[in-house]
Amino acid sequence: MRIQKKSGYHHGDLKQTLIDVSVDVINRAGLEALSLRALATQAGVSSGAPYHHFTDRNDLLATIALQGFELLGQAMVSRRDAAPPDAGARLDAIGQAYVNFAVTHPGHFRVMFRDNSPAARNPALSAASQQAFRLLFAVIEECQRAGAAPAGNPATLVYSAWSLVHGLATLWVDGALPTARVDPATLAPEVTRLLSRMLAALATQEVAGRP
Amino acid sequence: MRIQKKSGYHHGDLKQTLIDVSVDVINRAGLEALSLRALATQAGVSSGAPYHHFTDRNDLLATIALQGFELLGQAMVSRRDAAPPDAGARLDAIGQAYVNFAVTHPGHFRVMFRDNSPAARNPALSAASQQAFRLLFAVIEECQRAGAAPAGNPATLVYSAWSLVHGLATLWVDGALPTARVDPATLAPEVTRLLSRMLAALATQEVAGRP
DNA sequence: TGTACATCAGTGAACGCGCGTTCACTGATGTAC
DNA sequence: TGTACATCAGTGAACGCGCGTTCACTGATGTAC
Repeated sequence: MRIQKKSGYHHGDLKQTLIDVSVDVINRAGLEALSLRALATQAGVSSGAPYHHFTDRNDLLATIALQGFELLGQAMVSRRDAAPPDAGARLDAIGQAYVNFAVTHPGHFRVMFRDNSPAARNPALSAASQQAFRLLFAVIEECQRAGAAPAGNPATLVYSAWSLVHGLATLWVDGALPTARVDPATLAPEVTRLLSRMLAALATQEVAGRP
Repeated sequence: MRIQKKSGYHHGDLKQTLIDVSVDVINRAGLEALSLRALATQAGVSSGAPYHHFTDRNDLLATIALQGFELLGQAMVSRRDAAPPDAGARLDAIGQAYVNFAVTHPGHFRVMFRDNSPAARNPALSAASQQAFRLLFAVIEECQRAGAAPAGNPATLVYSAWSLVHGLATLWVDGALPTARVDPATLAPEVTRLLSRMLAALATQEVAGRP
């Protein structure tokens, strides 16, 4: 078992260190500020060393994105399972996990959702993102079964829910929310709670209106 | 009146041409692909010429963002005013204008919302973005007055609405929507329509539940 | 336990490149008289 | 209408820089016998 072997010629865990430092740089300075050379220097290693672990810069970014989707999925599952056994509360939990993940892992989040017309060709990556998406899909269907969301094709509901949490996360991470007037940490639970309340209200109204 | 004077030593309208070409490059290849040198070449001008119109790269980007917020504001106003005189429909129109703007002006959109912790120091820019934000705020308040949205502090409603359309726009522009399974052009009106219906349903429920 | 050897994971110099920006210059345009 | 001159908006060469990536190399590690 040799997880930490920092001194000496061989680093011991350079791959994960490079990922960690990258994420940290992106957190603080954005994706465009990430250079492999500066990265190697920060990791205390020569400029050629990263190429023993990643074929190129894109490979590093894809690895970060993949790890991000896994972390996101885990966060959503664990918060969902810790929620009261109520469909609306579970949806709420997943939404909060999403926003919370973005804010606590802005580096991962940015890399995961950078313009990915080219990255869509990475099968492992799109599989990981679809898996996270399915968690949201499933809980929306739970809501429908429980009468906490309007019946019918869930697609619009799912994409609306995703858009809501993704938008809030993006605005927050990109610093677009006027933090002087609003506290995002307070806002986020209110927003996700509003969503489940609105879905429930619409479901109730539709059932009541049905002859 | 000399708007077009393309041939000859003086370009005639180089500033706007540089903006247009920039937006086009960003549309197609993303912000990080924009280089002032390549830009100058594409505009048919030497590499130093842009510096007679912009102090540096950031100044160019700030100008694009500013223009973007103006275009967005105009689009929202004109669609809102073309909508039926019904608060829900007007909210719907503003939301659709937002998403539609992002999709038809992805270059502007990306620059407007790139991580702006530093760009927040540009007063003209934040004023322009606040003006667009106020349009959304006003229409949400209209909805509240018309009983088409729950009463109380509008902040959560406004930020939720903004998050919803911003998230949808972002996911679309960044190519994150699985276009094989869903047509964003069909999805967008459904999503904004769902929002106004949900707000109205929640308002109705709350009024009915009040003793 | 010791030795030979393959493999792994570093080094560090070097490459070519495109970038943002500067600067002395010059051609074109507008204006005052 | 013509001339002198200031100003504007280009040119194009040059700068220094940091980047991604390659490559021959070497030290460290693991394994077979």
